[in-house]
Amino acid sequence: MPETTRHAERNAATRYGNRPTMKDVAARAGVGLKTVSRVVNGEPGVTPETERRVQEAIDALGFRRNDSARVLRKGRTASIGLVLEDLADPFYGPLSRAVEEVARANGALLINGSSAEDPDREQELVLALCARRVDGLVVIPAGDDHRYLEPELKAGVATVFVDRPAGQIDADVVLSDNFGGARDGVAHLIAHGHRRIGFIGDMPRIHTAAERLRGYRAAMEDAGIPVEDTWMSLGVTDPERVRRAAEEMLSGPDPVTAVFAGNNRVTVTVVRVLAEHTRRVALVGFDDIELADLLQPGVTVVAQDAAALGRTAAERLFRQLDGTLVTPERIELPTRLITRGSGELPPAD
Amino acid sequence: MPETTRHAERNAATRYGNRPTMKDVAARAGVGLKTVSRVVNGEPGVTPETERRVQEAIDALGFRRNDSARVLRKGRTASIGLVLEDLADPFYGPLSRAVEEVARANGALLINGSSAEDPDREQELVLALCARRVDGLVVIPAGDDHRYLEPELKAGVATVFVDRPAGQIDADVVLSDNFGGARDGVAHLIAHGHRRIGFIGDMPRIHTAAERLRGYRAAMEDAGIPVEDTWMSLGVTDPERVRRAAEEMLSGPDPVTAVFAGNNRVTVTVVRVLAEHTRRVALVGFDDIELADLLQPGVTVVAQDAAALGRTAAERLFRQLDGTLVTPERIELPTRLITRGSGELPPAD
DNA sequence: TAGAGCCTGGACAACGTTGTCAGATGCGGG
DNA sequence: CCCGCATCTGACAACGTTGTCCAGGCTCTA
Repeated sequence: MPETTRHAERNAATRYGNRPTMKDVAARAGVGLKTVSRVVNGEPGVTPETERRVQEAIDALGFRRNDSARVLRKGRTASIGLVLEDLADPFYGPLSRAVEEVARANGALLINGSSAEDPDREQELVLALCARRVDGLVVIPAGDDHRYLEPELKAGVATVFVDRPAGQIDADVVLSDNFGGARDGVAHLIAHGHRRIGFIGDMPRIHTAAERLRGYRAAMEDAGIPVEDTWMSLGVTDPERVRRAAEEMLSGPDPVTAVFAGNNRVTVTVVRVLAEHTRRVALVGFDDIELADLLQPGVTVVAQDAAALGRTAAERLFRQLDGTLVTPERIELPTRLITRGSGELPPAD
Repeated sequence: MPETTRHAERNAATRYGNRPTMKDVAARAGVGLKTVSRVVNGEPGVTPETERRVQEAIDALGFRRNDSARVLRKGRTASIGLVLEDLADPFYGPLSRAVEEVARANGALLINGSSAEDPDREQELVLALCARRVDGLVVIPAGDDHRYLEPELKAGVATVFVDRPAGQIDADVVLSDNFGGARDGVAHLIAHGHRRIGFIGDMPRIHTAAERLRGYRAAMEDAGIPVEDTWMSLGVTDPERVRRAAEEMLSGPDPVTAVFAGNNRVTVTVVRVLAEHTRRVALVGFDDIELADLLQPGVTVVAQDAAALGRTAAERLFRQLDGTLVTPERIELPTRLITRGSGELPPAD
């Protein structure tokens, strides 16, 4: 076997397709390894002439610093992880973007993953991110037990939960006032004369869903209205189930006169169902939706500020990394009732 | 200075907050370094008893493999980069998600970045991703000169462009039939009796915008309708400009009777403007928008399949990494005209 | 002109992992 | 009882970078 195909060399060759390293640059420029490092990182202590020679070699070879090695040496990856439910959900788009902007401002990249609302997948993703040694994590939890994160937290991985609190561990969390928002939304319907009000929401194991349900119940109780079981429907919020739930509430001898929709997906489906009915049913939805103002009637919603959630969480994350922040806190952002017509319809019976 | 605070040790201590390494695990389990590696990676050649001891040490210490070191050694990061325009744009949500799913199926993580339609920022992002040694890149280009990628391509970074082709280099690209879609959409308006048709689109330096404009012109020419300059408006698609453009086309002595909206953002704004007008103006938009069917009238659109774009691109990427694919290709996905009413309105004059 | 001090450049180790290879151990057969 | 073989284990180098430290050359002053 000729010398040029010894194992090490063959490995290196198949590796990054023969990417040049600082060593190669140093050899070509006729300088030491560290000098190249200095030029690459803009460190002082290199004469212009030397720098020119090094830069020339870099350009000629198409050298690009290998950040994996750098990370290994420095201990910081300058990247943060974002685990959310579904990147395709319009609610998470602005949230992700906000997190990304803050990351960018702090010189970090964003690694993204969708848990698809599956706790196992969430854990798998989070741990994969920890193995990459992301500096921090922004997590929209799917599960309700995050003890698996304890070793990571202890090891110094900054972590902020968003939209829903962590389970079984003490961690920063940024969320909307789901309870208050839902309560206000339902109270709005009550104020417009409704008593039989339906609630269609997500599975109650999801914190936001439970809180919104609690808000609904509180508003009803405040008004002295006993809630009937048939008015509430909790479960996955795919169109089929929501449609069935809505149809059910709207039919029967004592149909609801108004519906509170527990999230954006529910709202959209309910709007569709209502459009097929002649009877006018009032509607308030949680989460704003695009074009809500252009529908007939406009859709009244309890809006949360997704971008603010993301921004706040990411900023807290970097303050944790600074060392500025130590004690985990729970931050609740207010919601805003936007009236557009659908919530102001009077009871139709 | 006491021995325990020598530089190396202090560094290690401040590093990942004292994360245990394989060495620590090996020491605790009383085995060799490589044996730990074998257990962690499920390699054969370890007796059950030894494995148990090692596993115990791992759990006790909360050890998690450092993938940075692994990457450095193995040369593959098992991650791909996705550079797009704006994560918050509803068009890119499903696209990202599709890319992520394919990445996941191939055991890779997704690093995400928004270029904000700024070529410099695109380049900065792409090069940062290359420095991380992502295995591949899915890029929705903002710029039109991608020669800066040449060394990376040569070094074996798999690359697929989406939605718009790369500039000045030969690379895989997956895009929609923007020309054909726009032509069909405009032809649809012509078929319903319109002649004075406005076009509001993005800056023509953006490939999709240029193609759609070309489609518009082609449809008009096919119908023998000379296009007037005042019917076309190209530029940034923020609401203010689009609103002004629409108002202009709809006023004056010879207003347009129909509008072709060049992308989802334009469509939304135009819908708003039209809602304020009493005269009924026909509308066809490029890109589907949520709730388009529930507006009065429903919005007729030329829909592209964002998820399919993402999926196709990501699959090609991994086939490049397999070595299955070599020659760059241009793949064009068809668009679909969805008629809902707004495009079928007759001319109002 | 010699000595002090500064500036530039380079040798070397270390980061945590994995691939290679050789050594140790145990077992069975001659 | 010893040898050979298979199996399991561990020492060591290498991946590409950065931090430390020292050597050598230069300038400036006395």
